[in-house]
Amino acid sequence: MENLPSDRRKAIEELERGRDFASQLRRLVLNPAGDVTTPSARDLADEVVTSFSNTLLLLNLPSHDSQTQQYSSCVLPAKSDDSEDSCKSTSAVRERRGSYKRRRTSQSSEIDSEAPIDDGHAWRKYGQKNIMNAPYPRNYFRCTHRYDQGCQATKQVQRIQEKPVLYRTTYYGQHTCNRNSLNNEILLDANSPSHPSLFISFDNNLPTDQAFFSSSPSPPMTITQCKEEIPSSSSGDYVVSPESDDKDPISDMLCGDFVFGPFDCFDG
DNA sequence: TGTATTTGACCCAC
DNA sequence: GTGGGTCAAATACA
Repeated sequence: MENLPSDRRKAIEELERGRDFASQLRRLVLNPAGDVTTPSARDLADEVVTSFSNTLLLLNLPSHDSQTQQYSSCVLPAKSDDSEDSCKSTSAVRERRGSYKRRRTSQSSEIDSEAPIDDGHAWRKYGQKNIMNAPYPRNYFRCTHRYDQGCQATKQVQRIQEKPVLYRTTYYGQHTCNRNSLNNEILLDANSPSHPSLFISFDNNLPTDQAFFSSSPSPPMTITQCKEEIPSSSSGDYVVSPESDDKDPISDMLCGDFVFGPFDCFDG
């Protein structure tokens, strides 16, 4: 590391700092009733974001997080769909097509970005709906491992704005699937055809020198406030655009989970 | 041929 | 009754 350019060395130091805060945050999540002297999750999250911002600045990447990227996540007690599942499982209703309970409150996280997010998880699209007063259809994705591993994570992706192009990704549920090699990684990956990925690993087992990421810019992202209650209708939230683009790039985006979300970030 | 996507139908919360 | 979330048959693709 001694031979590294000073900016890169500082960037690595910044990443180390961020990793430490992320580790603290992880411990806090796993053991909320732990040491009372531990900083709050909010403080730790702020530190992690700050670390990312500083790192990006050091690397001359466009700094988008301090202004256009907000972060929050919530790990609310998920509305127990289990009870619903158990109800379904004991009812013939479960066998009927389209039988479900509408989601009202749940663990969720919204991310706005200029490109569909590639987050490292494998998703399968299972539906698309035109939403009232929304100019673009909403796309529904579930984890590929829903059936083989019972992973209940889902996400919805909707283009919400034309200029600048903006996509809103809403995650529901926790990943319970095993992603193997990706388990200990935090991906800040905003893969898209126009935006190569930015990848940062926080694997504690990785030597610091192996921490890496591409120098390509990632699209600005806004990780918005997670809601305790997801409104059943978000109509009116959308900017109506006269232009309708039939070719939906969301269809090209199949992977991803953004590990800022409350899912699967810290071996849950 | 196996897997992923599309899309209309179904069901239920509101 | 309506709108949103999910299912599953049909279709596309590698």
